[in-house]
Amino acid sequence: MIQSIPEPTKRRLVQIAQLLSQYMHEGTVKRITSKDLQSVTTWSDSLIRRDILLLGYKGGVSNGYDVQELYKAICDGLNIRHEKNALSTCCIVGLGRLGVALLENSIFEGSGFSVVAGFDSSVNRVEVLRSSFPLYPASQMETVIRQQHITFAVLTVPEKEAVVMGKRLVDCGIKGIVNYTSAVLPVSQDIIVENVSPITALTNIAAKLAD
Amino acid sequence: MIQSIPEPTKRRLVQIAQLLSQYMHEGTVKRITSKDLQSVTTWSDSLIRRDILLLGYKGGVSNGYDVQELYKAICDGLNIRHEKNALSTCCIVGLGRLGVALLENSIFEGSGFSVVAGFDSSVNRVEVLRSSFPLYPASQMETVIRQQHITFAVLTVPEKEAVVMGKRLVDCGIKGIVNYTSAVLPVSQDIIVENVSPITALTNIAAKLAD
DNA sequence: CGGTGTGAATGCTTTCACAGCC
DNA sequence: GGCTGTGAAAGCATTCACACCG
Repeated sequence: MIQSIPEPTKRRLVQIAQLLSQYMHEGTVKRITSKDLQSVTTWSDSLIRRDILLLGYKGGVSNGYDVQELYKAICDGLNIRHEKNALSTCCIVGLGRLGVALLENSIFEGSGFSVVAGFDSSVNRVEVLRSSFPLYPASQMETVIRQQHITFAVLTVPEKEAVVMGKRLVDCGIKGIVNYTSAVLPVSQDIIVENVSPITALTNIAAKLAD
Repeated sequence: MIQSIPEPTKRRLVQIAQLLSQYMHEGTVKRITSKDLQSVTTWSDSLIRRDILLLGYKGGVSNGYDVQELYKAICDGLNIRHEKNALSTCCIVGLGRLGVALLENSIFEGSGFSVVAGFDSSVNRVEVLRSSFPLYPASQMETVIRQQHITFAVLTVPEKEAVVMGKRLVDCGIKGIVNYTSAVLPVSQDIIVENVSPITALTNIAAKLAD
């Protein structure tokens, strides 16, 4: 894909890649048509074909796409879900109940991401908790993130700390934040925030329903 | 708003409403201009003004909008964040570590949503856990959701159960699902799914970064 | 002035429709 | 016959630019 791919297309392709990876694990579905994808995703078949077109992939034949090939094409085209040797690194900030729920590294298995650090402002918590990657007190955030070149952060601190922590993360050079708090993080355009708090998500759904 | 508001506008307004509610709690910011909002959200001032225009609200004057009034206008226009007497009901499906992290009802305080039930396939878990609303074994999902007219569900089951549980929820009449699993839920167009698993979120960010 | 409200213009996305291929 | 790949049309969303208002 020489030309830059539009945002909406990217989001759909990410979703489709996830679906294909599901199929690859199950091993049942080997080929898939744009109509099949339509029935699972509700996006129109022509839209899906164009998304794939924008990727630059043209492997489709009259019985659809090869699941594995298409998956690879999407990952390459979007530059996501890298192999083990080039995993994108991320950290978890805030080790309350929510943050702790993400410590299990198996969640990220095969996702292209690898969690390499956790932070909490309570030194005590950091010492008590167990995980497969190191946990640090928040005071060491700057150092660790810089030294390990961590790119992404998952923000699971209490609401009140969210804005301040978000700022600190950006100052450390973090490029993207998955925001589990319902605080709105003020950041510049080059930092990407995905707001995934249950409240934001529910509110978006409610607003969409209210036609 | 007589005419239906476009999706992207809705999502921005939801975000802005969240921000305004933050300001209302802090009590510091009383008035706000479209430029101010631009600097926090990175959306252009003219876009924000148009979003507000589409709402049908015209309270702005030469020193901007009244925070409280604008907040109300957005909530009314989008039909969200209702008062205590008309809270939208939702349930949590899957009481593993992630689900349990959401049991604390204070999270939903003032959000317009109220969690009224939790479900898990393990009868034992349901009996052991404590929460401010009742927990049920998954076998009672259909009955409880129907009887209590629950509209939304937060899905926090293990990956493998996600698709099946999603289907069951839809069959129960659930209208929207906040999907914390990285499984892709196949649903019809009238059911709204927000995919907010850490992997989906991180992947979306990574794809966006890769220009 | 420093702001909003808004028509008109621009720029994106999506759908349509159909040629070409297996 | 069923499906992809793709121009061209249609439909949306965003920005521009400026009148108007406190």
